[in-house]
Amino acid sequence: MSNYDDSFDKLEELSMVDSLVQLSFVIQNILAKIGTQHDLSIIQIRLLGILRDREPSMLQLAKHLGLDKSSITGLVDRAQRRGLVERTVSQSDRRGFNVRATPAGWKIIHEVGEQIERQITLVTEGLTGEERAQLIALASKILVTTPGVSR
Amino acid sequence: MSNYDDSFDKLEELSMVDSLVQLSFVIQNILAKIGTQHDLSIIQIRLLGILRDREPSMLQLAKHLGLDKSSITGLVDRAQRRGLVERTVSQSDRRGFNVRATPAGWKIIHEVGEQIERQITLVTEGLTGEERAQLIALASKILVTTPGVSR
DNA sequence: ACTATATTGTTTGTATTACAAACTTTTTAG
DNA sequence: CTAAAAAGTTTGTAATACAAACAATATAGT
Repeated sequence: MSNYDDSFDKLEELSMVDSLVQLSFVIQNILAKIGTQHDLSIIQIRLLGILRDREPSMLQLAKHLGLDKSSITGLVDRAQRRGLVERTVSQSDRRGFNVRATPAGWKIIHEVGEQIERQITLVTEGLTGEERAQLIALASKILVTTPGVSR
Repeated sequence: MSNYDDSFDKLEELSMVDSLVQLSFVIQNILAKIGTQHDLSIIQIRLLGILRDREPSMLQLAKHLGLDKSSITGLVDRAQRRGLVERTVSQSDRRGFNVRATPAGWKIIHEVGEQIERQITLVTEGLTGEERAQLIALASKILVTTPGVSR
């Protein structure tokens, strides 16, 4: 009877599958909506999120994002065209680039981050402090025991 | 310091935002991977999921999925071309169709559903029965207080 | 040093997804 | 009975994603 659907009719007696799947859609929709406000897709948000504390090569980006390397070219191209990231030539390997956020990229990911923070907080507003702590603990427990998500 | 990234480095001290965002990516990756095995995208899984207990019109589908009606045409077209769904003319409104799963569609969504069930169960395997119940309760609490996700 | 192989990233071609605006057909309202 | 609304489709555009082929550089083996 599970739904694989973020429709919000009849929430009675959710199974583990339903509750997690629907919750994931709620979160993803938050990310998508905030992204839209900044003309960013979820994948672009993830790209910028990675670049907050790294300057990875194209290949490392591909691994981080779980995409083929050929997908990264266009992703970075578009972000670069918008002035959000830049390629810097690697001095150790003249084939490769490192990708890093520009100041404009930093600015936008900072804003997006704050909005995500606010929206997620809003969504969990109905929980008590204890419940929130429980949720973090449970999610973390799942995450640590979950083998690498991006392959 | 949150990541908006499903990379699995340093899980120490996750915030609410991080834990929920990363958890959502874990779930979405499960859906995507299982979909890939059946040559289905997440949106196609959702389409078939909806059709398990409904025969909506194109417009109702658009609302359920949170997409523009023009996006539904192609989505249904492709599923129909694969023999997974069919359009049935509405007798009440000669402009409209109802979309329903074919036996092949039922079969595939059933299989996909079982796999999703198994994978999600696997991911929550580290939790005790009580923790599982807690997680369902917490997710449900969030879901009921979250206003319509698909507009 | 030199050749063979591997690696990094781009290009090309294809398919899906998604939207917006314009359009067709049918329905409903006045 | 005509004007407006509604249901879907079409058209055009863009982003996303992959796979295979390719260019340039790096590395290994001899």
